Amino acid sequence: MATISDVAAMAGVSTATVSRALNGKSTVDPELVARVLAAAKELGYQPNGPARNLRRQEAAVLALIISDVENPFFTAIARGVEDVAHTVGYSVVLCNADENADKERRYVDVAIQERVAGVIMSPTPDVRNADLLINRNTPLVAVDRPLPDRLVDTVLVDTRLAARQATEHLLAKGYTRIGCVTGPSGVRTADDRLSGYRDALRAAGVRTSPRLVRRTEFRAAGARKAAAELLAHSSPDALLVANSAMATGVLAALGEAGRRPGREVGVVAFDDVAWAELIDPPLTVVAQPAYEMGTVAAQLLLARIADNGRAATTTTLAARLIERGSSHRG
Amino acid sequence: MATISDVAAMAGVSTATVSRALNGKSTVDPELVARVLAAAKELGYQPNGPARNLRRQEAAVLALIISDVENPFFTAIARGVEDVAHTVGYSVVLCNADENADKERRYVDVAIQERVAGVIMSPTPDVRNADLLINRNTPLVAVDRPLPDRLVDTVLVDTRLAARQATEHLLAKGYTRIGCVTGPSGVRTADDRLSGYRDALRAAGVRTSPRLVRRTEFRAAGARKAAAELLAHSSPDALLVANSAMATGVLAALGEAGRRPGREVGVVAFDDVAWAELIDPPLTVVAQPAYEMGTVAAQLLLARIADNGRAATTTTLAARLIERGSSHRG
DNA sequence: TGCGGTGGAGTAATCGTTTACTCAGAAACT
DNA sequence: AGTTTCTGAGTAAACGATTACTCCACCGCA
Repeated sequence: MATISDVAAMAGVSTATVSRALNGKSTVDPELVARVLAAAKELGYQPNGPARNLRRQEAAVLALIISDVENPFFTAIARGVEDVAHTVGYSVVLCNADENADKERRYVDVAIQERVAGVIMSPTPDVRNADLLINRNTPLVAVDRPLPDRLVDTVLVDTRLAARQATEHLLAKGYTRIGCVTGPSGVRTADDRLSGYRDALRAAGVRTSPRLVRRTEFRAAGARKAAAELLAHSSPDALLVANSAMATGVLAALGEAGRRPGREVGVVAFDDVAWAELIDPPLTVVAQPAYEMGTVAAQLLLARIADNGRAATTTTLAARLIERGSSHRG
Repeated sequence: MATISDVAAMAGVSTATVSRALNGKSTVDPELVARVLAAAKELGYQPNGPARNLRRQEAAVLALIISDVENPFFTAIARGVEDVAHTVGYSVVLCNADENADKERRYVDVAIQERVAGVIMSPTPDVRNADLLINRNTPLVAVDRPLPDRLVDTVLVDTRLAARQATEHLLAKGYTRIGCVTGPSGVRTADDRLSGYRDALRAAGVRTSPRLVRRTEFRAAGARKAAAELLAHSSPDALLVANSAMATGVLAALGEAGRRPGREVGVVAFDDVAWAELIDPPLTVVAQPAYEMGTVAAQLLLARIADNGRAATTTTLAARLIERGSSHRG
């Protein structure tokens, strides 16, 4: 593979001049620039990234470590990050931690070893992984979930309030025995959604009961089983569901139990998905501004890369309830 | 950040010994190994990836360039690739080319510059990007779509046959004016699905008509418009839809036109998705073995990294028709 | 005791860039 | 003209690992 020396030899200049011509850092005789460019093209020269990064002590690459590539919420974040990063010449590598602290650890190690310019992550409950980055002063932004007691730029959705509003909406529509299917304990979004749900019930003077709450991983299978149990033993008349994958499980369980969403059991789920309007009745959802979370996170990260001394900020975005048929008795 | 020299100094040995102790390439006195390990841990030493890659002339990283992160088909492939790569110590970086030759080009450049060990890609119609890799002998596997006239390992689904069988299924169920909504011309999977559709009609002696075919990007919006037009002007009694994003658009158009899937307009779509069973009637789909495509592609790539001289192979996997209510008149 | 062989550790070259430093020549002064 | 300033290009020293090569000490054998 052609190196900078090959280009220099072909253009009849020094490697320093090639480097300067290609990077435009300092002025070079236009005549020489032309010769260098011609030689580089002729040889199909591509700079050696590792060598460049070794010398520069930084790569124009951001790492984005997300919890689940198969969750549309996180892929939308990824798009937001990419779109911003690309406009300023950074590449984004997407790493799928799969809600698994070991995989997350592995990707954090890769990010450190490859000396990426910065990291955006939706952290697992195991804070030690993020601490690895924090201790090295690697620019870091937490997205979707905060890092407790760590001074780190953070982009969140006010998911507790959103859960409260969703629950209040169900109460307003006349549902009284409202259940909640949320994610694992320790995952902040799961905890917050449960808190918001309880906030609404308490404010309305409705007794909350642990028998109406189920916690499981953020996937369809667990949610299906959880919903089936709730339906069998606790006769809820509505369910608040913490994400879209879980929603498919819950809806499947309703179908099996022969219970119609909306009319018989109200359903509100987090995350607006393409199919929400296709089912009958259409699914009422809490739409999170995922793409925007990605763009904001990327901007924060770029700002921190430019100035690691700036104070850490927390940006909280609002979610939006989209009322559809699954939460109406009519 | 701690370097290998720091570790060497603390352990009282040379950098060579540290390297050997850490990589286990050659035998080192267990006593020294212990000292080195202790020092490395104490200093939180993480090897400098760029320096290592520069010297080794290769990184233990695979690049996976996919057409659309928001398409579950591709994220399932990504999981397959990751699962295989991780078992042998490779990391996978996921790049979203977004069906866009420019973005693809950009990621190909990054892959070349970072000297990744190999690349798996679902190529856009612009073959020049893949040629960049081929010309440099970068190990490469094409997935989902072939690279015409290039000797490259390839993993495909027999999508033409699958489209034919799906169409035959619709014919067998008594639908006669079958339309097709497929992807852009030049994208092989889109072309093949159209060909399979025509194969089935011809074999059944049904006249094919361009008025029953629409081509658009592989997304919901275009498909929705296309389906609306077909319904308004060509009165199809069934539709074959080339992927799941398009299926949401088609189903929305059917809803707007007040036409019920199955009973009035039969629908078969490519890709089995979680919500296929939730809609009414449930969606008949062509399930592609996406995860398996990913595992096979990763295995081929690893084999080629180990021996770049091996002959190129093409693996074709079968898709499976899953009959549900949307293709039954009853 | 002397000698070849061997295992294990250190020395230093190397990978391909970027960039601090140097230097020659031209331009702009006095 | 002589001196200073400036511009632009070349020289060579990093960056931090891996590894070919060297060397020392020790072992076994005659």
